[in-house]
Amino acid sequence: MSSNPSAAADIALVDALVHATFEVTGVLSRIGADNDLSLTQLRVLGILRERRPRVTDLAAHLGLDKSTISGLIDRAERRGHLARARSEQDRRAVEVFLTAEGRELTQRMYEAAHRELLPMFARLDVDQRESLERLLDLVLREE
Amino acid sequence: MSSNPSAAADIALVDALVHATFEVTGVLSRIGADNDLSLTQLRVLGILRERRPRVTDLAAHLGLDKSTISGLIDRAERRGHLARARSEQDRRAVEVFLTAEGRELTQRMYEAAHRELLPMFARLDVDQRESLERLLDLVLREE
DNA sequence: TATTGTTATACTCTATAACTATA
DNA sequence: TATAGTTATAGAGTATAACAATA
Repeated sequence: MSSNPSAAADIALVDALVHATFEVTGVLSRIGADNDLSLTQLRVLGILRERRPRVTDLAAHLGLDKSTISGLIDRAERRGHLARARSEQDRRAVEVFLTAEGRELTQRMYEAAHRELLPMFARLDVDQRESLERLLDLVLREE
Repeated sequence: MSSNPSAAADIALVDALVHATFEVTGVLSRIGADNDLSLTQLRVLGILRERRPRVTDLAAHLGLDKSTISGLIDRAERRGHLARARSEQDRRAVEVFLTAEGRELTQRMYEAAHRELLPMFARLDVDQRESLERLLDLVLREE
């Protein structure tokens, strides 16, 4: 029956994290929409900013079916944001990467995201920001 | 040219928050999918858990067009999760609320979300959890 | 006149199933 | 045989424009 005294505090913590999640999602969705992109397309570009994944990697990363990724890539490729290349190591695989144009767009949105999300921390001083980042890193650390 | 010495730290902080956002979104999406619901439908039910909003309120809350809300409500109503009622105060408006069945489903998913998100904090002790919750509350405080 | 909600329309997003090519 | 990716299909999610009812 959960008589753990910190159970109520844990509920509040999860609620706060979920609340923050929806706030951030709203900002990112709007930035995507300003550039005629869905949140999913924005995420694809964000991943490609630092990686050259195969279709299967993208599917795993986003938690979507590979057929869904095919469609997303089709539309982004048609718009000139990214391109496909057959893998040299495995001729079945297809690597996905940003075009120069896609990289510029991605960088612009990345900067917009920072510009628009930073005000969320206006009430935190330097020590509190550092503390928050350290705690989030602990939460996100890969096991 | 941003020679602010804490600019780099702020970038890392925003990155961490965005990363956490996608982690949480992934968990919530999976819980929704387990119940044959999109993330948006899950959010609608989550809002109705504590409110009886009008269609326009839902649209504002979710950042979606009212026509999109109409469709979401249609499908959820057809499945018996929620219902519509004409407002008494304003005969143009429509109030949306959970059915008993929808409330049970929502509660089950709410509990699943806590059960699955809580392990994210496994590396934090009680003081750190309290600290994180306080900082998130500061970030989320409505002005 | 302005606001609330619905409908028609046109895309995008998404998963499932069936397929081709490569390993 | 198993894996990587695509395509066909069907349904959900989404915005825009046009509309009816009410304020």
